[in-house]
Amino acid sequence: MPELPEVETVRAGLERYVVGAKISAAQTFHPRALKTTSIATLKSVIGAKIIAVNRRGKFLWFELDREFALVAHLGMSGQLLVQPITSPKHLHLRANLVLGNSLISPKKSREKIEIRFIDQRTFGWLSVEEQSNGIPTSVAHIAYDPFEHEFDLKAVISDLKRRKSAIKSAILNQGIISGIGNIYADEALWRARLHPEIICGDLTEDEIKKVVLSAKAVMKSAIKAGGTSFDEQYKNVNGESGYFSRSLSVYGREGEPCSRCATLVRRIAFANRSSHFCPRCQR
DNA sequence: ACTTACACCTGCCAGC
DNA sequence: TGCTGGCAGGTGTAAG
Repeated sequence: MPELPEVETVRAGLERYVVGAKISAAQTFHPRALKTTSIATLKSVIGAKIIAVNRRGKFLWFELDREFALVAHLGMSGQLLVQPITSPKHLHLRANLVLGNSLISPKKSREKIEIRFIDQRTFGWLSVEEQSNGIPTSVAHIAYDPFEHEFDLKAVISDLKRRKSAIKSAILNQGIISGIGNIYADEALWRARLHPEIICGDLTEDEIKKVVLSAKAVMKSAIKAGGTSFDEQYKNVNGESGYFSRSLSVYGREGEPCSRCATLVRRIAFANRSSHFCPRCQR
């Protein structure tokens, strides 16, 4: 479910409430809550202080006063909520991290709070990992996202230009550019007026540049709106929905008129997922 | 070295 | 009412 804007919304919420806090207890409630490649159990973070909450693309990690980091990926349906330990537990609660000394709580109560990892489909995970130059093991192969200082627009354009895959598949490839998922890929291609199935090598560098900058622009607007929520799946750390779905131009709008030319938006099955586009604007 | 197909899950909704 | 198939925001992997 969550793409870069949703993950960033969660990251910013966590940063606000949990940086500086010490983890006093940790528990998993589902066998897949901890990634199999985790170097230690979740209990190993007990006693650690949270120094920062970092993100690259759709990957989040807690920087701790330890050699290792605690990585979190939300998969298709994961949530991280910050709640008082006494508040009702969600059906799909997979793990928690109880905080010993948090200064602020979302409810402004003096109650102890905890970070809850909730995940209906169980594609998300937590993992205790070693780091190299501050980057955890499972994030090492993920490309810079467009909001990082190190993001090299020219390098990404020339990489894409050499590819033989469809442009949509390429921008979904987290090893080339990270953070873009199915929603923002469709939105970026609509903004750039490009059909999702065009082969990268057949595009001009200017066209490729336009897709990449459109992806960054649409994700920036979505962050401002608190992300895209269609249902109960995406929530920020306070359990609130984002409202960017009303600003989407094509995603989830099959059969509705294109806002530029009024042609009806089409949905096609492509690369094992749905693609939404305007058949007139995007040839 | 790339690219693609598929597996990994649970739940909801439309249609019969 | 209850079944079935299709669909859902992602990623790692195996095989071509």
